[in-house]
Amino acid sequence: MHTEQGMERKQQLLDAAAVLFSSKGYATTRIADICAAAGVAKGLFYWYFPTKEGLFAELVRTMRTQLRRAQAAAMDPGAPPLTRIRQGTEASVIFMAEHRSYFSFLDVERTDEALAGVLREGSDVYSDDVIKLVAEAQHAGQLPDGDPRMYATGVMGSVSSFSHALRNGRLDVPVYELAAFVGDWVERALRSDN
Amino acid sequence: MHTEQGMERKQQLLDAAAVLFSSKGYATTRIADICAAAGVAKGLFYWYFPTKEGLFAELVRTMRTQLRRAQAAAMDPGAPPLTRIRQGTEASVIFMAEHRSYFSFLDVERTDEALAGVLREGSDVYSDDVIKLVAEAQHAGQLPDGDPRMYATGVMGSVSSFSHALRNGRLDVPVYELAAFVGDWVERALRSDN
Amino acid sequence: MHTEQGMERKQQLLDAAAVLFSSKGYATTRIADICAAAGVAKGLFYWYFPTKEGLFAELVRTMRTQLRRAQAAAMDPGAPPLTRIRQGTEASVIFMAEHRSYFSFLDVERTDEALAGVLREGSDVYSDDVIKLVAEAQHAGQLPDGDPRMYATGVMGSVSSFSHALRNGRLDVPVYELAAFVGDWVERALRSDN
Amino acid sequence: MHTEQGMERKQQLLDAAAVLFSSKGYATTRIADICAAAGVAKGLFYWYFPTKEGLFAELVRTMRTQLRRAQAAAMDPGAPPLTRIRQGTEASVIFMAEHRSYFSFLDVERTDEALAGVLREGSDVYSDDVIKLVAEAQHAGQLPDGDPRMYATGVMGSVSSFSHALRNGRLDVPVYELAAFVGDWVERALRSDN
DNA sequence: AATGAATGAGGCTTCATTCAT
DNA sequence: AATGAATGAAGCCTCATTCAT
Repeated sequence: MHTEQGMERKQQLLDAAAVLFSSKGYATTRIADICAAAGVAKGLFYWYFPTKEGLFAELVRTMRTQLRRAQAAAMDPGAPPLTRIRQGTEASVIFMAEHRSYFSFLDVERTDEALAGVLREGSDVYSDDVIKLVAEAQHAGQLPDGDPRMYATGVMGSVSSFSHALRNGRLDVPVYELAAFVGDWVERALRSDN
Repeated sequence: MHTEQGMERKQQLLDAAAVLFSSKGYATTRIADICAAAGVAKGLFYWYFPTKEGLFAELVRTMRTQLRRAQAAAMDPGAPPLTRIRQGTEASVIFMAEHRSYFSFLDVERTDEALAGVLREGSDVYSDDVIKLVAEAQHAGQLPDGDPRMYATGVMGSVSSFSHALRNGRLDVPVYELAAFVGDWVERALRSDN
Repeated sequence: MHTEQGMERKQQLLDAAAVLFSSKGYATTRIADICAAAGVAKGLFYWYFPTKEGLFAELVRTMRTQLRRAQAAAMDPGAPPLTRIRQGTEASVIFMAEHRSYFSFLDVERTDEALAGVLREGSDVYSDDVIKLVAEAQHAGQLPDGDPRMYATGVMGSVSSFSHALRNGRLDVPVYELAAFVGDWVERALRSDN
Repeated sequence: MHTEQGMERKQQLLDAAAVLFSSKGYATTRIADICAAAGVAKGLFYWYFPTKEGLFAELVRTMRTQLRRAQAAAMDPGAPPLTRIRQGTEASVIFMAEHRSYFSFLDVERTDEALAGVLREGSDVYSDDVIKLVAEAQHAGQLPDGDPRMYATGVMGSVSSFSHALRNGRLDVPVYELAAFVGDWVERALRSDN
């Protein structure tokens, strides 16, 4: 649909938007800001995106896809459930750290239903995975019984909380160290032997 | 400053705003909406609040104060650090559940610096407490060494993640059960003996 | 819905819009122009009208209603069909002359379907009347046979053509004289006896 | 100035514009629409026309010229004035029917002065002819006295009203039949013998 | 205290036009 | 001749805030 050069321009806009959204929020960020940051005229925005909301949706979808890919790549299909959870957790922390600006508004924006829809729209894919893994682990006796969704909530919440803190500068650790810490944290919280 | 009746009116507005902010977000909620929901004319808003931002600040401050109070009340001064963390954690979950609409936008809004400031402005009080407790616990050998802020992040993140999930309807548990679960979760995650 | 004063303001806006639409056209007239002409701030427009299109629709509907009323008042229920046609014709010319600015854009604007719809939406009421009268007259042998819609088109076209010419300043006659002329013109064009 | 192929391209654009103008109006039709309809890229428009207004003017002028030619060809120089009026009338109806899309916006657009100017700019040539013919007829005693411009207005208004109705689909007659009807209609309306 | 009308800055979006290729 | 990307002025509309009553 767009030439190679065009894709670059588009990416410039996406990047600029991500940075601005994450620092000022979706509502507060003006299209004029995005264009200025990308160094193009205001009108060009609409050559690449149908609306402000359209850009937002694309941003969210793209990152969600890439995150899922990173998670999948990290999870060893042959490994036991707890291990896989840990692998996914660490991969998530790392990926989110590497794309800070893109994630700092994902779990954040709460506005009109349209945006909320986009945010929701695929958010349970990974969630379902984790729930399944938890159930497996319970089956294998590695986890105490109980609603798997509770454990899954804990796992995913840990990822986003630590990532959030990292982005906010409240934590000051090398990424890989943080990932390991979160992995440990989750593993301990899950483990039943105590 | 305001008569008794006036305080009621004001509270109506605060409540309405909380509900709307939490469902549509600060930016998307119009003052007209708030007034309509509270059943008063638009002009009256400014009799009670200096500005939209002013209302927001008041909302945040009030709830923060009350939350802190609930936490303090729950934490037994004589108890060992891990116990106190658990007490604070459970109290937080319960309080947030009882004031869902007030909290669903607290950890959420990211907009112009003014709002961000309000959100930040006292957020580390509890955070500092937790950090201190963690340090104590480490001192007492109940926790492995390491940056106390990391553990504190885990604790507070758990509270907000589970609360968030509860508000979103992704969890369907009685509040007290959830609180206990989060207490357990955090305790396991913290405990070093393994 | 609006106080008496409010109705006045609204009327000011309607009047201003009519004048501007008729001189510059709907598309070229800016809401800012209308407000300036009415002496109010731009924002107030939306207190009285939902959109620019809404104002247009109201304008059209109001005038159409009044025109129909004027026509009905002029047509003697007991008179023979040709006479009634003549009466309606003259009344129309007079009414349109007295509300020049309102009618100069009625038969004129051709834009997006929304507007076109409003313009169409009741335009056949009078048209149907005329068709019926023509048929009656044919029945009474006062008119040659043939599709009544053709004659009706001639009648209504005459009204609007002469009115149009008057508005454009291409004609320079007292209104009542013009009305009589159009009445004669239509009567001759209809009469079969020759 | 343009190669043969170029003239074709240009004509494609003119045709497309005529159709669009007549269905959506000048203001609502975007240059992008015209180019899309003509199957060329947007940028090419400006190779053939200086501006949107320029295209409009060309459209109007071309058609006006051709219409005048058709009228002239139909009017027998030796015939009496009333006959010539009738001939011109019928020729006009036919020509306009054959170029519907080109005429449906001629008597219609009311926008900024520039366009209005183009529309006016030669519109009185035929008008003057008719006025002259009317005067002649009056002189010959075939018409009652009175301002010739009034009769001329009736004549020309009839042409455009019936043509308009035909274009709008409100009439459903073969073109030649309609032309004859309009000829009769005008002749009756003009004739004084009654 | 309370109302609802009034204001005006500013945002999103459209679109004629220009430009580099 | 032709393309499609790029520009920027300008329009419609929203909404926080103020004002007269």
